[in-house]
Amino acid sequence: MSEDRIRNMDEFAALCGISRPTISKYFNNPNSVRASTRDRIEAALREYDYRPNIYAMNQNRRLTKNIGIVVPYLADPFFAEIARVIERRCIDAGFTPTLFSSHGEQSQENAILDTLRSLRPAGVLLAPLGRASSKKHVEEFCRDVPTILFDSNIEGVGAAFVGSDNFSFVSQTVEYLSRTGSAPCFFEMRNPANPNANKRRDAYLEMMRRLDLEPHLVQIDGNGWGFEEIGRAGALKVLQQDLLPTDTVLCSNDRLAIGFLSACHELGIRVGREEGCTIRVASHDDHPYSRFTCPSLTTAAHDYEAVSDHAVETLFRLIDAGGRPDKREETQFAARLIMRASA
Amino acid sequence: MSEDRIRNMDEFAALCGISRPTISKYFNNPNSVRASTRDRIEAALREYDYRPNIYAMNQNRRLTKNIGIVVPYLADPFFAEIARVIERRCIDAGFTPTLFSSHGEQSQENAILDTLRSLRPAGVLLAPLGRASSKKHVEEFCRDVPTILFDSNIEGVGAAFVGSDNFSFVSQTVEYLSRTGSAPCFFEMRNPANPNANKRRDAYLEMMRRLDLEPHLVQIDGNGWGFEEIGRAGALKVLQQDLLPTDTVLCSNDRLAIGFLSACHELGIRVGREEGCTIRVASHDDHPYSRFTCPSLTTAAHDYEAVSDHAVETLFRLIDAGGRPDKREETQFAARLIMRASA
DNA sequence: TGTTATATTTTACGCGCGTCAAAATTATAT
DNA sequence: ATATAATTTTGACGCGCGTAAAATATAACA
Repeated sequence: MSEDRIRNMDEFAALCGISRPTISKYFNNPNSVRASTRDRIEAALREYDYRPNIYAMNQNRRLTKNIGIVVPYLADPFFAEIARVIERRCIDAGFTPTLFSSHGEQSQENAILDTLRSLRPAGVLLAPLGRASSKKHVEEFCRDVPTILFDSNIEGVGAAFVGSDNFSFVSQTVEYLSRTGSAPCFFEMRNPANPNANKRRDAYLEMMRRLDLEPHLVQIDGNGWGFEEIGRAGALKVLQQDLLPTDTVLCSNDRLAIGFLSACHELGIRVGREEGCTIRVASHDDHPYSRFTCPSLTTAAHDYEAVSDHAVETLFRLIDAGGRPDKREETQFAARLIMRASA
Repeated sequence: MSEDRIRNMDEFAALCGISRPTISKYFNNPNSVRASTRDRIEAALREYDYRPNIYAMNQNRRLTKNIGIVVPYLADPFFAEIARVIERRCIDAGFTPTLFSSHGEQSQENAILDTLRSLRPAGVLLAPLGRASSKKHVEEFCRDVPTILFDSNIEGVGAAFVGSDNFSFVSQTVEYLSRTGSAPCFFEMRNPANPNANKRRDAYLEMMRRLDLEPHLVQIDGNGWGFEEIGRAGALKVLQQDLLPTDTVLCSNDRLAIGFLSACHELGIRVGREEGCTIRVASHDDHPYSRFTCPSLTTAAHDYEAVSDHAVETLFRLIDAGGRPDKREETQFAARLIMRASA
C-alpha cells in the first residue's frame, strides 16, 4: 500500500498503466471497458484507495448518477421503511440516492425540488405531499427532471405513478368486517392531507353500496400530519358523545387507528373480537407499529416490496430511455388483509 | 422576466453589471459584499432565477457548505424527529444538510462515511451505531472530517459529544417508581446495540444501591434494531414463566416498553396505577408514540431541542475554528420525567 | 480636501474530469 | 494469415467556478 495519496485521475491512471479517458470510462460504467482492463483497474483500486472527485465528475456529465428520493413525512415509519428499500435498490444499481423529507410542508417540498433541480439528478422518486403540494411547482419540476411519483398520485404529473390500489385495501376490510360482524362506519379526517384518503372514502362508499349496506362517515377535524393525536382527539369526542353509528370502526389509516385505540383505552372501552369487547377497529396500511398496538391492529397491508421495486424499475427504464416516457403509466398494487386482534 | 436562461455566473454578472468575482463572493457569503452591491445582486436574482452550479462551486472550494447528518436507524421516529430539527438548523445557518441512515448495519455506516468523505463536507453530525460501529473506521473518518457525535458516545472519538445524561433519566424514573410503589426491576436486552443502554443499566444499579433497594435485572435475548418485537417476545416469556421479581417494570427504552405493553395486553394483564392493574411499566426516551400506547407510557423525556441545538452550535463553532477543536467536550442534558397512565 | 481603510474590478490561472476525433493497438472471425 | 471490428491511447479543449494579485474605486474620517 503506497502511502502518498492519489490526487487525481491522471495519477491513478499512471499507476494503473492505463490512459485517463479509459479510467473515466470505467467509472462511468465499469462494463464499458474490456474485462482484462477492468480487472487491472479494480486491482489498482484495491491497492490505492482512489475515488474520483464527485464534483468534477458531475460538472460536465450530461447526467449525474444521483437519484433523489422525496417523501412527505419521514417521521412516519411507513415512509422511512419504504425509503430504506428504495435506497437499497438504487445503490445496488450503481446510483447515489439522496433522501429528502418535506416534513409535511409545501415550502419544504418546493425547496427540495429546487435543490434537486440543481443537483441535476438522473431521476427522482417523489411521494408528494398531496393536497398540500403546489401542483404547479411539482409539474414544472417534472418537466425538467425524469420523475416517478409514488404513494400518492397527482393526475397527469410525472412520467408514471406507482402506488397501492386503495379500492383493494378498502374492499377487503369492508368485506371482512361486514361478513364477520356488523358493517363498519368509516373514521377519517374531514380534510385529509393525503389524496389516498379520498380514494379510500370513495371505495368505502362504493363497497357499502355493492353490499347493499348503509354507509356512515365519521369525519373528524384536524390538520397536519399528527394523525395519531388527531385520531385520538376525534375518537374521544365521538365516543364520549356516543356519536358512533355502529360498533365496528374502519379507520382510513393505521395512524388514525393508533389514536383511536388510545382513546378507547383511556375511556375503558375494550376493543377486539373477543367476548367482553364492545367495539371492533380495523384500518389500512400495515404500519410498522400496527402489530404492537393494544390490541394488535387488523389492517390491510401495502405490498412494500412490489411498490418499491416497481417504482425503481420504472425509473431505471425511464432513465435508460433518456428521460422521455412513451406514455404515462399508473400502476397500483393490491393489498393483503392482515387479521389481528382488533377486529 | 427575460426568457433566455442564464448559463453561468459570467452571464449573470453581466446582467447585474457587477464583476464575476464579486458575485462569487456574494454566493460564498452574502454579508461579505457591500449592502448596495448585495441589493443589486438580490434584485437581479429575483428577476432572473439564476443558481450557481453546485458542482463547479464545490470543486475548488477548500470547504463546501455541506453538512452530513448520520443516524443509526431512521425507521425509529425518535431519530427521524431529531434529524428534522437538526436539518432545519443547518438550513437556517446557510448550510446544505444531507441525511443518511445506517439502517442498523455497520457496512452501511462505513459506506456512508466513505461517501461523506468524498463529499468534503464542512462538518458532520454523527449518531453512531454504537456497539456495532467499526470504531477504527469512525475514528479515521473523524480525523479527516470535523465531526460531532450525538446520541451515543464513542470514547475519545470526534471533536465533541452531545447527548442525554442517562443517569438523569434513570435516577428520576427509579426515584419516582420506588417512591410511589414497589421498586422497579430493570427490563433490557442482554446485549444492547446502543451504548446508552449500558449506561442506563449502570445508573439503575447505582440508584438502587443509593436507595438501599435490591436491584433486579431482567435481561432478554434478541439482536438488531427491532426493539418492539424483541421487547414483546421477551415480555411474553418473562410473564408467562412468571419470572418478574416485582410488579413494577422499568424498561431501558420506550421501544422495548411498547413491546412489553403489547405482550401484557395479549396476556390480559392490566397495566397502570389505577386499581385493578397488576403491574406498572415505565421507560425512557419519550418516543413520539409513547403517549399513544395503551396505557400511555410514563417515561423520561430527552430534551430534543437542547441536544439538537447544542450539537449544531458546537459544530458551527468547530467549523468556524477551522475544524480543529481546542479540546474534546462532552455535554449531556438532563431528562424530564413525564408521568402518564402506565406507572 | 486629503488621507486611509475597505470594496470592487481586472486579469489570469487552475481545479479534476468529461468528451471528442484521430491514430494506434488489440481481439475476433474468416 | 488476413480482414474486420472493438477497444484503447493520444492530445486537446472546455465546463463553471474559486482564487490570487494588482489596479482602481468607494466610503469614512479627520
